[in-house]
Amino acid sequence: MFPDSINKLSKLPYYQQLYEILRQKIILGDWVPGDMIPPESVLIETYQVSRNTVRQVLDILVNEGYIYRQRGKGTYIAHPTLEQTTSRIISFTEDMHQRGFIPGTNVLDAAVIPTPEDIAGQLQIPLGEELVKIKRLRLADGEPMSVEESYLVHRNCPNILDHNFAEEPLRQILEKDYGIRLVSAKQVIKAIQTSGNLTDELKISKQAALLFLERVSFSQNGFPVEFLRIFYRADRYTLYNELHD
Amino acid sequence: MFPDSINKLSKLPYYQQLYEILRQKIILGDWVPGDMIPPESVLIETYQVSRNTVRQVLDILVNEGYIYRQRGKGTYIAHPTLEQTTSRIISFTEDMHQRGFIPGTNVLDAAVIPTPEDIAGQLQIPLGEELVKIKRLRLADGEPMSVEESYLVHRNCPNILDHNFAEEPLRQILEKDYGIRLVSAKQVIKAIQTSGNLTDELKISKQAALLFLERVSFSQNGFPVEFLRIFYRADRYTLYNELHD
DNA sequence: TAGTGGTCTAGACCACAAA
DNA sequence: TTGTGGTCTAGACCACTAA
Repeated sequence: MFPDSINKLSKLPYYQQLYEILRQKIILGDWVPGDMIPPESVLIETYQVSRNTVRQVLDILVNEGYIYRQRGKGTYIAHPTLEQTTSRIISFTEDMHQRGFIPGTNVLDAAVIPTPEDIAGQLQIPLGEELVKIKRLRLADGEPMSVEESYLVHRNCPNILDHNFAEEPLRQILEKDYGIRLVSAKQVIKAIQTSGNLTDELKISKQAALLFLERVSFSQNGFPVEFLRIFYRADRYTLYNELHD
Repeated sequence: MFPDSINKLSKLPYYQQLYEILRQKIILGDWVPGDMIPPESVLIETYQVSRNTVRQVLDILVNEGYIYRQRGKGTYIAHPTLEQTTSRIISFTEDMHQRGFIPGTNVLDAAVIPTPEDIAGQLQIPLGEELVKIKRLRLADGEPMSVEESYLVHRNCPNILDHNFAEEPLRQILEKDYGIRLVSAKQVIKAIQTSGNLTDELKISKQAALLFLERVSFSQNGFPVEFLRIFYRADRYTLYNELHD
C-alpha cells in the first residue's frame, strides 16, 4: 500500500510527502466529494509537522481544485467541476462520464508507419523513425462522437500493437507496460470542415463543421510521447472554460 | 498615484496590499519581462513585513504566471506565454498583439434592445429588461478576423451608447465610467457553420467553418455583466491550451 | 564565500461558524 | 464558548548559483 506517514529521513521535503499522502486519499476514494478532511490541528498531530507545512500542502490542493476551505467550518473535498476538464488531461472515458454519456470505442486502424514530416517536428524525432498509428472511432451512447488518431514513437513502446485498443485504455497500457506516464500536454483547438473521408465514420454531412484538436503529450521525463489528433462532431461536442483577470 | 507602502492600520491583510503593489509594478511596466525583482530580504526591509508574508505574495504571483523564481539566483518577471491567453481574460487588442497582428475595429451596430430569452438566463435578468447590443467587426492587419456581439444590462451602464466603440475599449469604458471591472468569465467553445449572414462581413464562403465562443463575464461583485458571442474565422484563428495531470 | 530562494518550526492573535 | 481556518512573526538551516 501507499505510505501513510512522513519519512523524516527521506530527501523528499515533508510537504511533498504529505501532499502525496493526502492526494492519494482523494484519488483512491478514501475521501469523497463533500467529505470534511481532518482539521489542520489533527493533521499536525497525525503527521508530526508544523502548521505552516500542513497549510503549504493544503494551499497546493486548493489551487489544484481538490479541496476547498470554509473559515470557521473546515476543509472539504471538492466536487469535480467542468473547469478541470479543460485544464486537466482526462481520458475519453472519463470525459464522457462527466458529460453523462456511455463511452464506446471501435478500432479503425492500428499499424506501424514511417513518420510524416509534420509529426516529426511535433515529437522531436528524425523522419526515418517508426511510428505506431492508432485510429479509433469514439462513441457516446452508441453514436459517433469523434475520431482519434494517436501517434506513438515505436521505439518507446515495442509490441504495443498486441494490445486490444478497444478494451484497454491507451494511457493504462503506456503506464503498466512501458512505465510512461503522460503528465502534461499542449494543444491547439481549431474549427474545420470535414475533408470528406470522415463523413461515413462520424455519420455527418459532407460539409459539416468539426471541432479539431491537435495535442502533444509529454511524459514524466519531459519528452514528447504522443501526438494526437481528435475530430469531434461539432453538433455533439463543445469545450468549456473558465477565465480570470 | 498608487500607494507604494503597506498601511498597517488598514483592514486589508498585508499580503493583499503587497500583492497589489507588486502587481501594479508589473502591469504598469515599472518592471518588464526578464527583470529581476528585489530579493526577498529587500522586500522584507522595504515593506516591513516578515519573510513568510513576502513569500505568500510571491507564491500567488508565481501561480498567476507573473514571475518565476530561480534558486540561488533571484526572482524574475515572466515573459507572457500563450498559456495565459486561454485562461486569462484579455482584450481583442492584447490578443492580436500577442499573435503579431495589428488590431482594428468597425462598429456594425449599437442599440438598445429587449432581452432575448436565451440571454436573459445567462445574465440572470428578467425578460422585460433593456439590453445594450454592440456588434463589432474585428480586423487583424486590416483583414476580417471575427465578429463580436456584446450584450450589456442597460441599467448598469446608462448612456453608454454615447461612446465610440471603435476607438475606446469596452472594458475601459465599463471601468472608468461605471466602476465595473470584469474579473472572471465562463465560456463555451464550439465549431459551427456560417449561417449565411456573416459571409459578407468576414469575407468567407457560404459554408465555411467558424470557431464560435459564448462567454458570460462577471464583475468584481460576482454579478454577470456581459454576454458575448464571438464568431472567429476558422482559417485565421485558433486557440492554444496547456494541460497537466 | 556571499547572496539567493527552499523548507521548516513554534508560537501568536484574529475572524467566522456553530452549538 | 469552542473549534475552525486566516494572517503574521522571528528565527533557523539547507541547497543552489556565481564570483
